[in-house]
Amino acid sequence: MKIEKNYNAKDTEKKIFSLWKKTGYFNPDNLPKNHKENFCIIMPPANANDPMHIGHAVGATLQDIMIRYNRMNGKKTLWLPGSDHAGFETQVVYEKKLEKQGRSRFQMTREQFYKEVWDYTQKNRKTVKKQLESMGISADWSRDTFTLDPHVIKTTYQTFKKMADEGLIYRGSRLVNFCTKHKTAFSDLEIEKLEKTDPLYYMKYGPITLATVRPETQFGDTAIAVHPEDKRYKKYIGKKLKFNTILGEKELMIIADKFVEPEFGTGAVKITPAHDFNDFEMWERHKKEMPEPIKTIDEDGKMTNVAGPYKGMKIDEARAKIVQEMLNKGFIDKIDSNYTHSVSVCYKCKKTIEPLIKSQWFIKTKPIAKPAIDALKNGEVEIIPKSYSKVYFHWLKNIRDWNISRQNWWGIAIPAWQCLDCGHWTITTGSTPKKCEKCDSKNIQRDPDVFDTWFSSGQWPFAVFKKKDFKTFYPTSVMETGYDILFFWVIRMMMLSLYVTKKPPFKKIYLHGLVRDKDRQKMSKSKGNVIDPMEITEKYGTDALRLALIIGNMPGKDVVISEEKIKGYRNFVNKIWNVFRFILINTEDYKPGKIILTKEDKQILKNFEKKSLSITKKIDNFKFSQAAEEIYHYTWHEFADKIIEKSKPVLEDKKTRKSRQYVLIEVMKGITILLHPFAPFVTEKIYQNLPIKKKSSLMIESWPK
RNA sequence: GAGUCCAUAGCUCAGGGGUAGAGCGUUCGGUUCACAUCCGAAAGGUCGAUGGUUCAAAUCCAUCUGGACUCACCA
Repeated sequence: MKIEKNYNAKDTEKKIFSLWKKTGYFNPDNLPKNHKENFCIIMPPANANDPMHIGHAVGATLQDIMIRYNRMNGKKTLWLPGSDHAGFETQVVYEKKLEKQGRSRFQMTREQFYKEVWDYTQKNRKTVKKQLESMGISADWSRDTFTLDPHVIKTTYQTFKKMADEGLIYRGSRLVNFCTKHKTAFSDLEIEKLEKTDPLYYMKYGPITLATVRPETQFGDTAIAVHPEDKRYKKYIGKKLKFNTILGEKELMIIADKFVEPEFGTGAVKITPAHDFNDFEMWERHKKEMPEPIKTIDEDGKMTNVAGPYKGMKIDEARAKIVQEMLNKGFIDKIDSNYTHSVSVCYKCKKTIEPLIKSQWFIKTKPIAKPAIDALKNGEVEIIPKSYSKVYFHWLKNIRDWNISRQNWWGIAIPAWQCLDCGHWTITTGSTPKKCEKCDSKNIQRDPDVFDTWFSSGQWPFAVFKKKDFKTFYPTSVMETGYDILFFWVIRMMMLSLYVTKKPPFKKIYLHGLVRDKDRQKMSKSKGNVIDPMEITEKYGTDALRLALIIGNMPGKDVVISEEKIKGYRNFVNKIWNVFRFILINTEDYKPGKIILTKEDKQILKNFEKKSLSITKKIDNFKFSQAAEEIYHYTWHEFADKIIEKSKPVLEDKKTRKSRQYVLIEVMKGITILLHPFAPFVTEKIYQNLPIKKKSSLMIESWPK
């Protein structure tokens, strides 16, 4: 074989990957019979709305390391890939595309839109699959699953029905976070808080003055609240107060609630249950004393007809006009223009979230949160790094009910039909009911909403499996994902999996960090600092990229990647290549057979054994960065710099030549094994060309014990 | 407002009760050698501050400072 001076990653990788594919070992069913104990990782399904980015590459590499390591340890190893329809996310991406073409989903039928997005996601899935393969990942694509595959949807429906039957899901007209641009409600997780400075208006409601940033919601006021002990207002509590407003005379009940802070503003608050979360809760506490909430703002972010002359105006416009009118009429006492507070905004478009009362499906989360707390507490599940356990507990202990209705088109349609005669909701596991299950009326209508994507992806660890695999591989071994979706996804998987299967979906949760550039900036297209993994593999090779992504990457911490770093590991890969080349050139006459090892050679092997034990221990403890670093250091600065340098005269001597040849080959082989999970391509290539007894692939070579 | 994490060499980070570590970078010297995607050598840190525990603290504890992040119902 002719070996080039410099390692050619591009050519090698193609050939090696097709060799792997030919072995079929990505599929656990094809592994040799001695692979018994199961090991399974479910790949977090990549959003099917965009090609792969560097973040995917980090996760994929970490998972591939665990997969390859466990496969080499004789486990029946499954890495199950998938892709996510990513409901709202994808809808937003696709709507942007439509916008560029001068189109809009509102000019299309729902079916048309769905079909177009479907085709778009299927195309993306293929691209991402190809890209992941070029990262050298050893996932079993024969089990590739889409979050909209029939068996996944079926499971989602079964869970929804089960939860509804067991009283864990309710239909409620409650205040929800609503984005007037995207025209959908969100859960508490999908909103962001932004610090804003807004004028704080001191409005005169007859004898009481109160402070508000939203004077335009005054038409929806249904009470005024004060602290029960506030001397200034005690005399009004429980009484109705009549006063003038810009729309004429109005009457409000003065209620007492400890929520009101006497020190803030004037110590009196206007209560607008239809447009403020606190006020809504206040109404829930004081239902007897207060009328029904009054809707002042609609789904388009415009004033409703209770706003009289302001009806149809956008909020900002109405506010300005209302303030002007109040000033004219002397209803404003003063304006504090330096008031800063945090405002909820849509995490996508950053527009202010309007709290609106909407009829939606909610999950009672407290009962399903408890088992998730217990599972971590009693050690059934472990989070790496441990520090995230605290965050996990804190979030679950303060969890609120989860709104799972989304007013989107792209997603899993909710299997609920409302009777137009009696109002009853009939829930099925997917099939369309013929009539209302309560009053037998045929006059029923399907809920137009879809599920929050996280409701179905929260079921992914069990929904993804077909029956036989579920039995074999559930619960899975490790969930490896970014810390940024701990609440969105990981905790939901814990809750829903425990609820449905009674078992935690995985034993370990490994959280990796975000990828940042050399100035510690988040990578984003708009900043122009993204590193495209595909460009990098093309230029420096996949192994170099993988090493750069892993070394210096600690669980739960962000990882800094730069082209220089990748270049450094490209050099390392080339170094190994040349170590191999040296050995090959110097073992052309080598014939296996009886060998008497020199004392020195025995020592080299012994030292290497120690090294490999230490590296194994690090991998077992999920210290991938340190493990890789240790192999790097041994290979370069011990094996190449010292052992090989000293071998030159040893190889010259007939008496010691064969012993040293044997040792060099053995250690080289050992290095390819230890390094294979991290840099699979170059190690396989070397393994295939070493003068040793070998298996069909390094993938199933046994890990040193 | 609450919580979590972090602070060690120019940079990115390991380590962790008992002579301060790696990679990259820098400086100097080296190509007939497997590799210039290389080799050899060197410089560079009172381990954020203060106090405490200890025979001994960069390491454990407390407080502080600075930074990152997360959660949160002050109109």
